[in-house]
Amino acid sequence: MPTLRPSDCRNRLLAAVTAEDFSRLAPHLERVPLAFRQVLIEADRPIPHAFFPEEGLVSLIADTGEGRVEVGLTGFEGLVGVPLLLGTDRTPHVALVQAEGTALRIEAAALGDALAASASLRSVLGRYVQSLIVQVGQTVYANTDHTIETRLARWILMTQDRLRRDDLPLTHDFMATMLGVRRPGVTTALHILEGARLIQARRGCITVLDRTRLAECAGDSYGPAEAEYERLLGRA
Amino acid sequence: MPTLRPSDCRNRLLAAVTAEDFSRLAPHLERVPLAFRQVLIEADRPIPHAFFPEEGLVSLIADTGEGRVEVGLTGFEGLVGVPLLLGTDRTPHVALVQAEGTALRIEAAALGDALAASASLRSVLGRYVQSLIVQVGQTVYANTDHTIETRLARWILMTQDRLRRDDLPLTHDFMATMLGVRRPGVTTALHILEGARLIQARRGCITVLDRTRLAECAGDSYGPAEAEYERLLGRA
DNA sequence: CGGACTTTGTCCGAAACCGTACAGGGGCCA
DNA sequence: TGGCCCCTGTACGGTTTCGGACAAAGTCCG
Repeated sequence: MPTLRPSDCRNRLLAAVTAEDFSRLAPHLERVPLAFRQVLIEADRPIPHAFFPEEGLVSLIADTGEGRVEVGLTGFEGLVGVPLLLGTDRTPHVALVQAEGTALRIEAAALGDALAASASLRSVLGRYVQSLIVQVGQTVYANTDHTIETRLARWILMTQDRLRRDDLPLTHDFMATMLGVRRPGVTTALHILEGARLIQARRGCITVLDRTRLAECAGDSYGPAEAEYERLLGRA
Repeated sequence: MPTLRPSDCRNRLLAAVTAEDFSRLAPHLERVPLAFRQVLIEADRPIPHAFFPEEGLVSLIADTGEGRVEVGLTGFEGLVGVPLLLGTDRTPHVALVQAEGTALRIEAAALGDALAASASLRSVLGRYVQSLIVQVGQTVYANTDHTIETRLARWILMTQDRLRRDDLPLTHDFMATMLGVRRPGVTTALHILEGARLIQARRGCITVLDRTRLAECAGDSYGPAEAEYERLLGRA
């Protein structure tokens, strides 16, 4: 297999890494498909690989036996397998593919070696962890203080950011699970957003019509986490 | 100032660090008081110090202008200033002292030097970050799926873990802000817990009477984060 | 002791959301 | 074409929580 070049991969973290760090990682990167509903990380089991997604969407889910709630979302801007950066090989959170795509994966040991060898790599990936913490914090805020309609607007925006399309393959039932609400609650909230011409809903598909006003609808639940990411990893 | 010895400090992370790492940090550690309502970290401003609390309680708050919600809690088991571990000098989250105490603080630059020099130190502090992420994830779960009563039980337990006493200096208004609910909602929920003899409430003070049943009341919102901490940093 | 302030207890109508159930519609496959 | 399954729309009563207001009780300090 020819060694990957930076221009060959479409993950923003890998693009932000120095040339030297990239060359350290590249021999170990393997492009793999992400299948819908594939579990990339199981709860409390050794994490064999970290994934740098290029296309698709991955949810981080707190699954405490009874309820399941999404706590974070990762796409081509991030990395799945954060515990590997933090000195452990497992986590109670689950990583689940929500929209198919591809990722560059690397074995845990190879990632660990690269991290041990490079402070600049630790810095880039550490900054991503910081932006993820802020994202989870915003999820706390949204789920605590906001209506389903608002939270749905935030979630659609975050999904669109990561899928880079206007048509999002999402069912009501699926969104309800992610937001931790009833399915009919999602149906009603979508009707409101649709009535305001912010989105258009078809069976299994949401189309974003007016991103700007959708962001207004999401209020301050959307924005801080995205700003933090751009501050830490933007234009790199 | 005589250099600190490990036995002189009562922070669990400092206790978990190797002797060599400790000797790297010790010359830079300075014991400071934590005053009630003191702001240790301001939103989006350079973080001058990291703090290893020994006594007292510090909240991590997502403060997006409008609403404020607590996303995490740190005491003698942790570290305030996580962004400094992750390659940045600021964060949109606020760190606010909720119960007075003391902490060992270290300048950002000195901490950065120690981290750059020691993989084992990075591992210990990184594992704390992992446990913090799980804690914030549990906060998402609790605030999404549970009643005020349940969330209050979780919050009292977490506070007691960190203050190591049965009498907790807490007003209803204060707890309401932390949980992101109305103050009368807290009053009502406390009455329920008090009626079940799990706690006793006096003006400005909550006394835990039955920790075991309080944990049952908190359900699965309490536990996973604490288990993750013990797995990663316990008996060290 | 008396006054000011903080904290706690209680109440009201209104809104959001829940759990559950069921009917209609779209798409897929035999 | 017919049958089946998944997705969507809608309904209903019940619970939780909200937003706001006000009164009672405790604490502090002059």
